[in-house]
Amino acid sequence: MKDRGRTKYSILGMLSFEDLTGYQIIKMIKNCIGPFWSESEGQIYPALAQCVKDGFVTFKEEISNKVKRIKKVYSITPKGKKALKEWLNKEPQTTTVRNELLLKVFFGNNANNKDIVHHVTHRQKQIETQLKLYKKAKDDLPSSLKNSPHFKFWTATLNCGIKASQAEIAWCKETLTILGED
Amino acid sequence: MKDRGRTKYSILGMLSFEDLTGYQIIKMIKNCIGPFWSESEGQIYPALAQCVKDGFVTFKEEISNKVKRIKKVYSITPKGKKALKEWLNKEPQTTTVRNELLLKVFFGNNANNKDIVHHVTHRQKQIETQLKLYKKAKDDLPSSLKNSPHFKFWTATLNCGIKASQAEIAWCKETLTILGED
DNA sequence: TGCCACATGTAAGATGTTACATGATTCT
DNA sequence: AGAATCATGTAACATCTTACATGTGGCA
Repeated sequence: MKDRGRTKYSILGMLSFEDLTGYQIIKMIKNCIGPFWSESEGQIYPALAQCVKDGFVTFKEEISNKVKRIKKVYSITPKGKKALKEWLNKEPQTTTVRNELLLKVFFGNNANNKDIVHHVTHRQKQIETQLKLYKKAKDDLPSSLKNSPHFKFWTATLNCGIKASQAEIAWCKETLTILGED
Repeated sequence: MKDRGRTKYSILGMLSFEDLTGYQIIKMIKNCIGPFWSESEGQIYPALAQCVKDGFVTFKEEISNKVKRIKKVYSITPKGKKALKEWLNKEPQTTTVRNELLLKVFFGNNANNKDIVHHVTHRQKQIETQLKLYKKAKDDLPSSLKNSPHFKFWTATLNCGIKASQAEIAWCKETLTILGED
């Protein structure tokens, strides 16, 4: 019995919002939770098949109106909802972190100082862009979803992105000062 | 030709500081860069063997004075230093992030609210402990390493941990307020 | 014409985790 | 007596990444 780890829970979670095709699930994972969660595309279809076997989801075949082709629209079952809830209620596992920028800074004495400075500068720009996206997303939320039971949870995740981004931008600036003192 | 990804660079980085046994490398990765980088124990010895094959490291066998047993003390070669430097100078890859706590918050409407509150509370305590460790580590640095060329880089990584922790603690507090409004 | 979005899937190979095997010494 | 630290390694399995295969319809 393959477990497919947490991939299946990200799928079940997305299906808890609405019925979706595999393709849409991939897009939602990228667009909605991309900054804090990712799945490989190659994992989604096998994981969906496994979820069907386990009785967590069902699907019906529909004809795509965009492309003349049969598509599978998946729905979460009560059993799937139960599995999702049980998982949500369990203590989250702290996932292994791999921050390549910090690793390179840590070993920075072996590199050209200007390259490390470049990495940090680049990262700062990236996160400034990301921060704008978070803020925009937060501004866009209220109008459409103020009454949704998901509202406070989605706001909370966006707040996390905003606070983390602001902290990292401040770190970049501080670090550029430290590394500039040569 | 197996690549062993970035595992070999974390090894080469550690060996750039001093000669080490495989066991010591595992410990250093855990103790010195644990919060932002991790390697599986089972990967280190095969990766070291690969590094020897690639000519990035050499080793000499010594008798352990702690335990009567032969141990392999690895050293980085000039070729290994060159490989490390080239890697450090390349743009860091943004690694896939998997923050299970945020995923659970995002899907929080499917869970018991009190469980999500518990997860956030637990996380806050964890990070408060972590923050103390960062601060202590930073206080301990100057006395021994003020003149080391690594000093500013190690300070920078610690600063990152401190700022990120403070931001996450603030987020936890804010989120507990949001989730408490029922 | 060429690219993008839609849509599902497979295969190969790289990478990662976990547990196990071995065994001495030191500390409680 | 039992646990922790030192020390090296292997095997089995799980998981992840990447590329590929296939094809329609809309847009520039």
